Amino acid sequence: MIIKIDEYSDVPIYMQIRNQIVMGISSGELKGGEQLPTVRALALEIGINTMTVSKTYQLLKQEGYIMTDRKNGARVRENIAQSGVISDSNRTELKRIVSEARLSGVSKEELKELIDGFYSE
Amino acid sequence: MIIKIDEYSDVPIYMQIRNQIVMGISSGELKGGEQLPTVRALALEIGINTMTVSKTYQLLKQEGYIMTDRKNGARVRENIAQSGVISDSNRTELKRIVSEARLSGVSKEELKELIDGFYSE
Amino acid sequence: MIIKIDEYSDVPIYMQIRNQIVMGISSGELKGGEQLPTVRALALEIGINTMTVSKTYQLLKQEGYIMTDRKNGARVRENIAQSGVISDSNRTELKRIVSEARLSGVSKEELKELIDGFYSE
Amino acid sequence: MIIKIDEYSDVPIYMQIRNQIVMGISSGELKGGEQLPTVRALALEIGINTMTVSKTYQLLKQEGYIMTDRKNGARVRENIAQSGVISDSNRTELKRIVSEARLSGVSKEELKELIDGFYSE
DNA sequence: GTGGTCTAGACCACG
DNA sequence: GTGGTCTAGACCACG
Repeated sequence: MIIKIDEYSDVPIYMQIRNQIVMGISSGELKGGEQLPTVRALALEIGINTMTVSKTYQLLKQEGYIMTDRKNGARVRENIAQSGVISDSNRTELKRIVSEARLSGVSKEELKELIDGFYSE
Repeated sequence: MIIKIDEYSDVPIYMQIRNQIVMGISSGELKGGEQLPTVRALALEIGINTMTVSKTYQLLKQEGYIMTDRKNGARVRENIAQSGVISDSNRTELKRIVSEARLSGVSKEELKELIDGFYSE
Repeated sequence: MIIKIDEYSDVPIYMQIRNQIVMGISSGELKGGEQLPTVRALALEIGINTMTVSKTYQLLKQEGYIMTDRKNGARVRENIAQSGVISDSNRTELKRIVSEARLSGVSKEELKELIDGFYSE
Repeated sequence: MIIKIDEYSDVPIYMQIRNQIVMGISSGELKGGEQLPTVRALALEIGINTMTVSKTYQLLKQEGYIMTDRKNGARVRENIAQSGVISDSNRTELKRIVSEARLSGVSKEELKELIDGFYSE
């Protein structure tokens, strides 16, 4: 899986990596149990500091998406806990996006098609 | 329209205000041409620095949502330009939200119902 | 409130600080709304790096014990969420401690007196 | 006695095994003089490295919980030395747990009942 | 070899 | 002035 950093983005690097890994897990590109690159390898690949990647892995671990151990490095968790609900912050954020899309003249149907597209990725 | 600040949020205050105003315009709570409170009035009401509100208004103006003049203060624009498309950053953000929702066990249908709900507000 | 670091402890510095602040909140030495030292001030006082203190504050924030904002620095939260139950890891840890105490010949009553003592601090 | 490793835990594997054996001795599940599995057998059973089990046994021996000899392997000690007091680190750790439990809204009585439960296991 | 911690120093956005 | 992020480099325990 290829991680791409937008250096001009306001989103911190560790969060950009986090988001891309979460999307990779969601799409199935990263399977349960699959090995992630080591902290050092990913840092080298992206051209950033190991601390930054380490921060990403700790966040993903705390969120329950991955597990880390010193022998095997980081791996995608087999059974990710499912709350069954969208988080409050994501709900608020979704509402903001919908509002902006509506003001831009994007129809409800177009948004739903977008979501269908994301689900079939 | 009542602006509520979440002091525990990581979203900067000026952005929280901006988002709520945009959502207010989208929902129709704020009509085209409608007067917004003055910078000072809003700052006083929320209990924050005038600089912060000022930053919000400048952003909204630059985004084309409001217009300001010295005589009338800030007003919601009558004809907000419609690009017809969702912005790149919102698209990426939407994809992230959908990914996280899916991993949480939220179905496509539930997400779409959420969107319907936001559209009818 | 005075933070003391045991440099020979296996407990990481950021966690030692975290633990002492949590104990300070629990005992009432740190009141809700009370200002914590700035990251820089605390780092200087203890003689450690600002990053380490920053890590502590971010952890405490994520756990819901404190809140941070750029204007006011870090403050103890007024309403700390109460789950009403002891966490799984604390439960396991408590069981381990009880087991070791029992093997050391410490009676049930002595342990309970210890707890009474901690509660009245 | 069955040893269960939590691969998601931050507690090192050798320490998880150590803790479970200590708890087994405390509860009486492991009697004085009882034979422990060989390093190899336990490593195989749990599916970990023999080095890790070996580290556990060395720690337990050093702590005075078990004794090892070449002929009989590892056995639970008949007379475990009783200091009569809780160790400093366990005292500190107990205080931390009590603090967190209190902040979570757990009453003194509930904690004591937990301890009673651990003592009667 | 792996992730985890820490330092010394820097720059940034927010307010 | 504040916390948040990031770098370059180091050392450590675990396995």
